[in-house]
Amino acid sequence: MSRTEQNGAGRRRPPTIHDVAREAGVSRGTVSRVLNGGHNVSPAALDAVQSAIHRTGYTVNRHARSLITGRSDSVAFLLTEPQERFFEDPNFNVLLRGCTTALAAHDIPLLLMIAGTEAERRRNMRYIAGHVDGVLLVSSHSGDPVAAQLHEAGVPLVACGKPPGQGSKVSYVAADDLGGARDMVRYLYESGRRRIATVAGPLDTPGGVERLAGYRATLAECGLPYDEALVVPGDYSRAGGEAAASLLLERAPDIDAVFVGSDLMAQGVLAALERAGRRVPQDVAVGGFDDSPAALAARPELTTVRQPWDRISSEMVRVLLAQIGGEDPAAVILPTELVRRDSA
Amino acid sequence: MSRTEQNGAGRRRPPTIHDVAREAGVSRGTVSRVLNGGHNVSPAALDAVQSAIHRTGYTVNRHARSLITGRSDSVAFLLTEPQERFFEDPNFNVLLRGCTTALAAHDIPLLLMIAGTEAERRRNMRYIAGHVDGVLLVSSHSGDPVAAQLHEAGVPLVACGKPPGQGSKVSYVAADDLGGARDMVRYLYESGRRRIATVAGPLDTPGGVERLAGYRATLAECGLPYDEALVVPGDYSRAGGEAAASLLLERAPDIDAVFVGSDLMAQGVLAALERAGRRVPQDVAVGGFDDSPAALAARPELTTVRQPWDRISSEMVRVLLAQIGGEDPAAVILPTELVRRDSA
DNA sequence: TTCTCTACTGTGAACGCTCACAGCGTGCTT
DNA sequence: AAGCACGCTGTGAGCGTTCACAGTAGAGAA
Repeated sequence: MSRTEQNGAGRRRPPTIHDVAREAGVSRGTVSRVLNGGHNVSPAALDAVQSAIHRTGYTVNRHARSLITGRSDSVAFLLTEPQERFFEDPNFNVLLRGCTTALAAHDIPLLLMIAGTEAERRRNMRYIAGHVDGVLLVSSHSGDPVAAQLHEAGVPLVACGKPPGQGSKVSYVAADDLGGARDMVRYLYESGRRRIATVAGPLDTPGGVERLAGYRATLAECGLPYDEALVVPGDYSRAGGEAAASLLLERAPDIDAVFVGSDLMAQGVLAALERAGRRVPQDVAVGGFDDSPAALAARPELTTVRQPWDRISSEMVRVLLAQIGGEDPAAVILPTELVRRDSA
Repeated sequence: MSRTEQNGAGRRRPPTIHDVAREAGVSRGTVSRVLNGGHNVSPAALDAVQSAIHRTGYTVNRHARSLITGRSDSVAFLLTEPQERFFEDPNFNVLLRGCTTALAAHDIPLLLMIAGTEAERRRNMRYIAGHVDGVLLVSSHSGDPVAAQLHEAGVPLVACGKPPGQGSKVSYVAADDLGGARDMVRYLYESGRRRIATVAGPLDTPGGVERLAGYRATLAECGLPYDEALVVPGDYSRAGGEAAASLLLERAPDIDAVFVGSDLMAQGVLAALERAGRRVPQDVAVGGFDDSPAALAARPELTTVRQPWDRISSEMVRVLLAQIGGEDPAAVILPTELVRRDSA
């Protein structure tokens, strides 16, 4: 059966650029030019090609294109969380969705990759090199070699949150953790709290470190002493927050406020306070961080610091595409916002 | 500069099958055979090729392969939720992660696609046809034409939850909603509850319908009357659950149990009960559905019906790959499990 | 008028791979 | 001894696209 006859029965072979060219009465080259911006194409030809594309229902074969251009026109969203903590975190959804839709606007599909185990990490790295134009990296822990490796391999890359120890060589987009923490602690101070404790994020994550730094700096600004007994690091999980708060209550029963490094941990803190018979916010004020859905689910609803996740995701995509287009790496820091609810 | 010299400066051109062939002292064909299962290859050649692959760091160029095979060796995870409700739902994370890792085990990347708007839907459909081997479809609402369209287009497809009105033509994997609802309602009955209300899921979703059916059937089995005043449909959101419970309390203040169609709605129900001064579970028992993280976040922790999300995702992938491999569509229904906590 | 420049168009080659085929030698059957 | 089958191997063709190049026509300048 010849090729042109092969359209009566069975699944029709999808139309190629040749079919469009024939239909429009022009050559492959002209069709290709139309497909790639339409420069140096006469209005008549442009018109003919566009209507031919419409009539045939032609879609470019990306594999063929990628084979010759070397680009894949796709981007990986790489998640490297050993404990897959991020998946417990509702923020993740927002970020992932934001990146997906921002990329979709450019007709770029998002490949989701999860590197939980070492084997997965290797598999993903092998795939990324050569099959993807760039990487949106979500990985909080320092000691994670993946950012360095990707940068080394020359893969365009933008991280969510400042990757530790990468100098200024890799792009990242982050919320203003330090400023957000400062706003919250100052707010607690101005509400009259004087024994302000903190449950920090993991200290091997930039968010954990920066928010703690903001806490400490604001204490100093307010003339409050920095008391190590009031500082407990958590692990961004609900259970971690609960444990941290218990420890805190034991070490310093007189605290009247807790600044918690994430809303999820704050949920745990609330649970521990409730168990200890402390009323929130009357006895102890609790301030969270993230403004994730968890903040609304908490009882009482959490006063917290909003991270602009929608902007973070769109900026990540913007910076990545710019970098793929040849621009230099960039760092973007976005402002946070204090959200007042019932817990402080 | 000739091709073979082009390795001193700049980014090295990735090795091709030719390079491997030369390195191993065999032909392209033999390397290709090794790459595709190693049939009809002598042990010596197999060995030489494998070590050459290792030495050169060769990775197959999937674009070139796809161009000729017509397969893409990738799968789309398509989310069609107008309100993007699913993204609020923690179950989503588990499902998405499960699918990603199950596919990764087969070296198949997952493309995440979100069809919120009509334009996005069209874009995704255009991409899917021809660029993806199959689709994992997450779409709860009936009236959603996407399942029918994909099936029509001959794209291998497996839905999460039974797609309404598709006959037995499209594959799906679902939890045993009816059985799960039955277990919960029977449990409430056996704990002595006699005025058992329900906040159902949306009645244009299979889950909503089936769970309501299970509720109704069990009432009959237990000899309890079916009272329409005790049935309020919700929308799977926390706020919807809260509103539904308020309505319920108004219509029937004497209820002593509520079976809620999702954990997220159950959170809302708990909030409404608390506001109304009802103690849970003393005055009113609350049973959820899903066993999502929301169940643990609720106060009191929710007694609920566990959906086996990890198995759902792995079954979805299994069925999809089988179908891509030529097998017929299949329906898989997985058992649920009653999880007793504090709310009932 | 002639020349040059520009806008537009068509053509061959290549991207890296798989598939079908043909060519071998070896071991078995007849 | 001839025939045949089978395991293994190399080779040419082609997948659908872009890119570089060459070629054409028409407009404007000399």
